[in-house]
Amino acid sequence: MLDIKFIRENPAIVKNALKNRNAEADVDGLLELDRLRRAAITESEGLKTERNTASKTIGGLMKEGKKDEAEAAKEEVRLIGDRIAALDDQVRELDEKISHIILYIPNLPAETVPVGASEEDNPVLRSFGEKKEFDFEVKPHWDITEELKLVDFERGAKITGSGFPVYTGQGARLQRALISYMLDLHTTEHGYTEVEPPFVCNASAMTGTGQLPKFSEDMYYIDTDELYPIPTAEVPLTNLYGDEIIDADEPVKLAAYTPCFRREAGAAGRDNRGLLRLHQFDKVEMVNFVKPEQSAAQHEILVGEAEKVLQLLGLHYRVIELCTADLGFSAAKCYDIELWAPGVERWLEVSSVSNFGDYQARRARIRCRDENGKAQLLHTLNGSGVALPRLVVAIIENYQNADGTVTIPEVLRPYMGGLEKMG
RNA sequence: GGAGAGAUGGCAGAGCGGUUUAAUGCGUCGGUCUUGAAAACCGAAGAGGUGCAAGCCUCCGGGGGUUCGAAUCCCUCUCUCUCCGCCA
Repeated sequence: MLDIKFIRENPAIVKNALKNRNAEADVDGLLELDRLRRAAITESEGLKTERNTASKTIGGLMKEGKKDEAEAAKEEVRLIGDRIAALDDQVRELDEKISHIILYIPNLPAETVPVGASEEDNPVLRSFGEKKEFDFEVKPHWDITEELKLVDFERGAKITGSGFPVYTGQGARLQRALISYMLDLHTTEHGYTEVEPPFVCNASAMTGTGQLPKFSEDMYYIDTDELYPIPTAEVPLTNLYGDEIIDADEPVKLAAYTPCFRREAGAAGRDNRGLLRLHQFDKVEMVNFVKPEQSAAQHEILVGEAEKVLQLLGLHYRVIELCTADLGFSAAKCYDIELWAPGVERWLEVSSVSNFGDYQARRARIRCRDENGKAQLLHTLNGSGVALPRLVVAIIENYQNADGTVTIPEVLRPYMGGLEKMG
């Protein structure tokens, strides 16, 4: 969330940022509640000072045996106590109202983020490789996965529902190979610590990273135990250090493989053929905790680490920057990496690399020490490194052969038992 | 799931209704001494809120209650440990 002090001092900046994001929030109402809250606190604290002094006096009178005087004083202090209780109730109510507004206000876009009206305005920053030429008719991945029995969509729908594919045979092996390949790359080449977190989180963690309260409809929920299956490893990894002051003199870098669960409410029928949009998918995620002054530079490093995964696989991709209108709720700045898939003839988003500034750190209370040893909010970043299904789509479609087989990229072969082709 | 015991500052560990502004030890940082270091001695040091500031308020796992006053008493939740049960 945003710093209430910042909002108080820069309401115009906040309102303009909301406008650029096509978002709305009652900033003036928030500031009025903030004013009332501080007035109530000031009054309550003054009374508490009185009460503390009076209580000490009563203690003294009791010791000296002046019972009558003590009783008279007690009566007086009781009245002060009643007023304090009323004021503190007021503060609590105001806190709730303030939270209700401020938790729904998205992060401010960084100054470098291009202002835009829709995803049409996302600039392409760079690309790697080029579109492969084929001397035969390329097939979309759903034909290939069926012919080679790599994915069984029908049976997944039978046992769970649509959007829950079953990977089989070499298809299942490929999932495992990709996970191992990516985690090995990040841990050995990029300095990451591998983590295997829980795949469900509580409401507090979900609020810390910004999924709650606004996006509860996008998540699955286990009512009996009040737990949410994670939509991304960002949630458990980032919240790992919630309520802590950690040493971030060097960036703390965590990488994890987890399945991800998304209801994709409102997305029915969109982009959902084959492996393009699923309710459950696998992903390797990278999360960084850095000192504030390092986050902009670390963001560039992080996107490079995600790109490395694709470069070694020999896949054609491009990096775009999200404009203000397309930026995620908690992000201050975000790059998307898109892979070219010749079968479906589309660019597929496989990684979203975001700098959250101190937005998540403030919600989750994650801090580090500044140069003077004082506690300060740190910055969080994360990036997919990368999401599997669309990566699988790109691999299968780009490496398909005229005879119906799929060549396995060389870096994956050690993870596939030396296999060179699927099919 | 059942029974019991716990949760206090970076760590260990006192305190169990009013000089606790949370003792003491270890660790950390600064200083004295020293060629340098160690030892010894002296000193400093938490987080959040509020206020222009001085300062004040809050925080002893979370929440609620009793009281003039709660780390301390009561209720409740969470977590940890021990034993039992069940079980990949």
